[in-house]
Amino acid sequence: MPRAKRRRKAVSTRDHLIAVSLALFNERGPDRVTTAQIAEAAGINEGNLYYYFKTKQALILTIFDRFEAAVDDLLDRDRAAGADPAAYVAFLTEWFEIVWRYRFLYRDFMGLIATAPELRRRIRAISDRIRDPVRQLIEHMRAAGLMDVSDEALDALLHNVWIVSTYWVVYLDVQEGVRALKKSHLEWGLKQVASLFQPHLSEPARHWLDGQSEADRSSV
Amino acid sequence: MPRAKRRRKAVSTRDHLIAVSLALFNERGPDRVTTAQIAEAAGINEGNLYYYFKTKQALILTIFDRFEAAVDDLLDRDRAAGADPAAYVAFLTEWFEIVWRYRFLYRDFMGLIATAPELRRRIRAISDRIRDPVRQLIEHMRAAGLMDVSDEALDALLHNVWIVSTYWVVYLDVQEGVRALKKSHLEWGLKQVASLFQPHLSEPARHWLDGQSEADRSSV
DNA sequence: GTCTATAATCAGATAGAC
DNA sequence: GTCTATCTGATTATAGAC
Repeated sequence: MPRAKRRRKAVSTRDHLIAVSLALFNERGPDRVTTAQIAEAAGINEGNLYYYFKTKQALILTIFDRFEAAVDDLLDRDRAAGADPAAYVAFLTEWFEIVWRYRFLYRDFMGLIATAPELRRRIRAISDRIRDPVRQLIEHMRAAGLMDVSDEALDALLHNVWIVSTYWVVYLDVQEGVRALKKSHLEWGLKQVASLFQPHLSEPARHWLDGQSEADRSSV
Repeated sequence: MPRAKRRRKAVSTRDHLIAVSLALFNERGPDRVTTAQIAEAAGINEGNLYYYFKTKQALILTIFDRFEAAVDDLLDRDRAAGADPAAYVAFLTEWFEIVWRYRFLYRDFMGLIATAPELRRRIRAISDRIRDPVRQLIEHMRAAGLMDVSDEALDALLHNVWIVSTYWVVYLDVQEGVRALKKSHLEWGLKQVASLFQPHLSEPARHWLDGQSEADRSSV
């Protein structure tokens, strides 16, 4: 079946281009990666790249679609998981991994929306949808007597959770020159976010969280 | 005295170029601003721009020098002020204003160090120097019984203070589409950082801080 | 699907007259 | 100091053979 073979090859080259582009964009930013460099890294000819993506922007938008799909998937699974704090740690961990995998989107955001303005709307929609379960978790914990925060403090806390959980990745990348996300980095990020919650926790919740981090350490 | 006049004009054109470039860089990022656009916005010819700055990078580095000088000045004055909490609010306010004024440096950091690698070292040195007085303030407050944090929590707190106080500007710029820094934005950023401290404060310190923010409000 | 060759554009930078 | 004219190089994108 030559038809099936042809099609499989096509998908494969396309996916390979996406993977190679993503790696290069994360490394240097989309503006500092040329189509010639992408083609070379992918082992194909530059002209051939334009067979798969009519423009460079189409390639970037395709990568953004995948980012969006990864978030959709995460949120779908989270809706099933409910407000269990353990599930929330897993949720945040996966969010961190997604942000890291597509970190150029946050790091080079300004340049991206300059040529693709609709990205501003789309990335803000994603931000809002991620924020929701976090707010819900806090409200659940508060209702269960595990957390003590005023409405005002809750609002500030949510903003800070968002800033830290998004930009710690950029911070590692840009300020610390981290090139590969190791487990220790993820743990560091989670610890930073946990430390935002910690002073607001009641005694039982604090004990539970301490138990969690010890379990994490022993499972390394 | 034609000589003095000539010299005054030269400085003025140069300063004007710097001011115009900074505005454009903050608006769109240095990569998306051409030397032609800078010259046009400054009302001079493109060729003339190269009389003042041999390369575009020299222009960027000159702006960075000014950023560094502004931080030096802030730190010099802080050393005189000591560990008074009121002085610390003033310190942080001015730091926020500086970060806002040169926000493209943090927002487009990756692109900048790609063409000027020494900037990574220099911006990290600045970060470290800003971090010092913050740590000292917290340690003073702890010694005075105004704050209750373990060594471990203090470390995490310092990192979060750094992340929030650096990236709240990018957050406003990128996520909220804020184009001009108003007093309300500065207050918002300060409130976000204050909310990192708040849950660690002892009762007397909390009362003092509440008094401060009310004083701020009534002085608007 | 993949390649070669090339068009079209545009940015950064220089030379030299005024 | 400031301008006009121009060059060089890089980058996105297309046409068309294989």
